[in-house]
Amino acid sequence: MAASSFFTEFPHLLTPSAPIEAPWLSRCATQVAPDLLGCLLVRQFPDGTCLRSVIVETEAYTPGDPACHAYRRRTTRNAIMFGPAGFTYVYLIYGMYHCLNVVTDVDGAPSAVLLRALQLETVAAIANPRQEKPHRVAAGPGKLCRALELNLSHTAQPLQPDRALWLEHRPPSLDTPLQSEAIAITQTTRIGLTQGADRPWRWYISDSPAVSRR
DNA sequence: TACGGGATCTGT
DNA sequence: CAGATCCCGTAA
Repeated sequence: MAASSFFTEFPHLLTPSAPIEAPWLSRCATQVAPDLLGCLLVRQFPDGTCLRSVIVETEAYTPGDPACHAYRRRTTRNAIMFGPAGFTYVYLIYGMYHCLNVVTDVDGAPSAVLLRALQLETVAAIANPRQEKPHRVAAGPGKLCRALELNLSHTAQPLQPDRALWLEHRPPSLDTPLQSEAIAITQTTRIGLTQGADRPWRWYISDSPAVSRR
């Protein structure tokens, strides 16, 4: 299967790939965010079933970034961002949606990557009451957490295999130089911000139908 | 203790 | 384009 069709078509039959470890995430969020495109997010539900998905849209939030929740100071909510990489940062937005971040960079550098959209391997395993098109079910940070049933109990959790959430590297079939060239990435400014809106720190897989917005 | 803003989504 | 809905940071 060509790399391009992998992202434009429904990614059935995703197979396990090598887990992403903390050191790989211990880089600047603006480096990690585009690197996470094409990687897999695995959700293990309380009953033990796993749902795999392809990360297709991300945003970076860094130290010194006025849009970053850790911009002002360390608080109870953002404390996890100040620690080492490899943990989740989940927060409640507008009283009804949650957003999932991956903590990045070294200990003491508060930063994270917001996961904005996923292409799920299958929607048969999750509730889809609105009968949405499968590739739109996780198209947006709030919808993503709704689909994966993530809430505040999932913040500050380590991203490790056999936990509630973990990351895996791009499938080997996509990791060769030739095929990676087929993964066109678009870089734009971030969505919905009142501060720091000028920084071009949003990335998405250009031809993915699961991207939240163009 | 009180107040109000917010990295969203949906239907009109 | 307005409304839903609530945690938490900030000020008092």
